[in-house]
Amino acid sequence: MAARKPQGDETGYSNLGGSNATGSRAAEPVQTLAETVAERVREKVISGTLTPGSHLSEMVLCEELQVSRNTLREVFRILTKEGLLRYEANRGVFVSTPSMSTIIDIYRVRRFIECSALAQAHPRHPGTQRMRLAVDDAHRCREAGNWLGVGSADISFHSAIVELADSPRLSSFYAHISLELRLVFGLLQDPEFLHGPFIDQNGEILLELEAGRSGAAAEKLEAYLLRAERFILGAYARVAPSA
Amino acid sequence: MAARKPQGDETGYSNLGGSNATGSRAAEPVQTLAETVAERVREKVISGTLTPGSHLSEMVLCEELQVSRNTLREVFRILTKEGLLRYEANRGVFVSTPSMSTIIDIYRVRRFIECSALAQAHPRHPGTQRMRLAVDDAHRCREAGNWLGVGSADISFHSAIVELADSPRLSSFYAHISLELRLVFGLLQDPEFLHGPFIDQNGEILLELEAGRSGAAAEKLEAYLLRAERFILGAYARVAPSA
DNA sequence: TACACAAAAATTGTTCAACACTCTGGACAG
DNA sequence: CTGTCCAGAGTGTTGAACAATTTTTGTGTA
Repeated sequence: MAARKPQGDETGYSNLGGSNATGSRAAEPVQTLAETVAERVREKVISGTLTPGSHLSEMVLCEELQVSRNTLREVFRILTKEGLLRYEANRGVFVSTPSMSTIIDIYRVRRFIECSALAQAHPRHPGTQRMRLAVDDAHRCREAGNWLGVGSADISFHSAIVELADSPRLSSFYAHISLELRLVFGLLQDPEFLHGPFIDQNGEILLELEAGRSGAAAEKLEAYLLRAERFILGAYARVAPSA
Repeated sequence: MAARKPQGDETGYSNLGGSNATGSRAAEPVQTLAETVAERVREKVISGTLTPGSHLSEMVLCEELQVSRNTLREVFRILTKEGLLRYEANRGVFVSTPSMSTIIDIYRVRRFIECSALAQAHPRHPGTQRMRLAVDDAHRCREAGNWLGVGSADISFHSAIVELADSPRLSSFYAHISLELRLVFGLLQDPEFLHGPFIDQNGEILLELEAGRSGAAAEKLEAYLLRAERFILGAYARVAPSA
């Protein structure tokens, strides 16, 4: 019974674990059931369907996702390592709730990594094209009023910045950070208010880089990130004044 | 039957997953069986008992470690995320084999992170004390001919550098990188030859920092890392000329 | 009513046995 | 020599079971 799922959608999420060392055979698109389900739960978490802090009962989710308890625990393991879920011994898993210090740390890491990557970047690096794509995409989404799309484009712009450093491990780490940031965004309402003011600044940064002034670009990026941090912290304080 | 193990040794390894967000109750030292076993397997891997590239059969390891298959799979999941093991769909897990590009990427990340952290460090930061401790420890171990201890002290010195940045996420990421580096060290023989030349350079870097010249310290660190990379790559080429 | 303590229920941690699916290697026909 | 088929081995997933722990409930006492 319970035949294997037809293995529908692929993740599009690069295999985080790093160290794809041998490289002998191409990374196969074969996905295990646990990974597929993890993808679904991840969506639920960052979309806000599963609210931060709430308890995830094993039995309930088994029923809901139509998988066995063992498989579900593998899913929990995956998402816990990604920082989206949190274990408490003998009490189960909870959706992790970003705190102020989480946000502060995320932006500290972002300034640390993105600014250095940008400062030492070569203007003709392929990552630049990906930055250009992201900026254009963001503008298109803004025209269409698709603010979730704007958010995705923003994240992909900054991921492209990190890729300027040409380090798979750094990029994979930054993917983690982005994921946590998405959790924060999910906690905050009003994506237009969140992402709207920052689209044009991305464009300016890119212009500086394309003109070969990577130093100036890095400075603008740092200012951008400091402003964004204050912005997010303010919005957070309004939503969860206690924490 | 199969009574629960008395849960003997604790890891001492900080909980990597990041995002210990709520912080409501103190992080309990309670360790799940899987984590305990993971610790043991991790030791086997970085000590070289399990040689890189070798296949880990589930049944064999179940027998050897006296745990069930499900628990062992959780262990595999943990160590895969850490980069020590590698999955191949329907073929099982293998000890991941660091390649040249792995080493290059590790050192790229190290230069990227450590140098920035050091450059913007405050000399009175508590991390400085931990650096001092590590340097002294390394000297003690060298006197005693304990070269494995020297290696540990070296890693702890550089971890302390990263902690200067005051970012839990960055430190946890660096712990991953260190782990992979240990794997490389395990592949290479002759730890005296590996670590011996670098003890004094750590001391010099620390001296610069303590004197308030963090810029000079960062420069020395970068030179150190470039030299170490060439050194490691050379040793690697001698051990595995094919890859 | 308020509080401490013990029994019961619910939930998680771990194991086991079974079966489906995939990969590998060899036998065999052409 | 090449391609196909088949059995064996190993992984992927499931459902049920029991142990350990937490949470809830119930009870008696001041």
